[in-house]
Amino acid sequence: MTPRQTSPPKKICCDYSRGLPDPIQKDLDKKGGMEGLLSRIPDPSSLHAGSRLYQALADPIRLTVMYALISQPLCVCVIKGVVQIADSKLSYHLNILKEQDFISGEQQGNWIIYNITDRGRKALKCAEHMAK
Amino acid sequence: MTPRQTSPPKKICCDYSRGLPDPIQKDLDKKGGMEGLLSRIPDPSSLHAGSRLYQALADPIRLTVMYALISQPLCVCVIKGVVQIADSKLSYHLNILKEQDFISGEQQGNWIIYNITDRGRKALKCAEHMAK
DNA sequence: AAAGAGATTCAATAAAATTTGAAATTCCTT
DNA sequence: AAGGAATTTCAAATTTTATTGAATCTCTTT
Repeated sequence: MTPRQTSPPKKICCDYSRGLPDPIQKDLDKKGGMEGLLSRIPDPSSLHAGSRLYQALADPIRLTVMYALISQPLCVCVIKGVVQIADSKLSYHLNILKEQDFISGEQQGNWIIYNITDRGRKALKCAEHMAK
Repeated sequence: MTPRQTSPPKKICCDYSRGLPDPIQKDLDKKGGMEGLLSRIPDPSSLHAGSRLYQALADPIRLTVMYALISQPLCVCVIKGVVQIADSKLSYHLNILKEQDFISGEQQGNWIIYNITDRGRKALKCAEHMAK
């Protein structure tokens, strides 16, 4: 990934000739200036990955599936009974959760049994914690 | 209307005449059947609210802003220096974070100083925890 | 009260995610 | 090997979100 550049003292933000609000400027200086600030922000690829994780959770249908699976492993047909949507639509959502490793699916005879993963469990815990 | 047939077994999901996979069915029965399963899932409005929370976090720019603000309160002009995008675009993203109470903004003279909220802090903690 | 800095709002456009319905796939049963 | 059940895949249509640039707003300074 491309490292953040800091070499040229290019005018990164607003007009410094007048300065920033005093407390902001002081705080910034104390913590290594703009450079220090940037160094404490995760790199773009982590942030991108993180946003994908959240994106996968950002849908009521998908959260419903997760909450159903936290009770017990379920075949698609029962999940469908819970969310009441078309097969292909459900499949689409299951796949998004699977891609981010929130659930896993295993074929067993005629059925595919879905299970919540450790990461899935953590995600729901976070949800409760954050919502408060 | 089609006339009602004898005792419609309310076919909630797949063909119950053949049954579900045995372990699934047993587990389901033990935990109060479909009814029990549904009762353990949060109501639609909570799930919708939850998905909005996640949606707000599902963007690298917005995560960048959150990580910048966890260092210290910042005016828009410094945040802009960090994310390097147009004013109006930044404003759009700040507003989404504010709507979900991940950040708060307060006018101080010519500037608006943004701050991360408790919920914002929690959200970033969750991110780290989940990512592992 | 005019001018200028710092930010937001708005409407149009572009991009990404979701929904739909039909077709395909896999595994089981006869 | 034919038929059927459970589930996924695919491409097109729809909806939602994000981006852009111009206009607007607020506060400060002169």
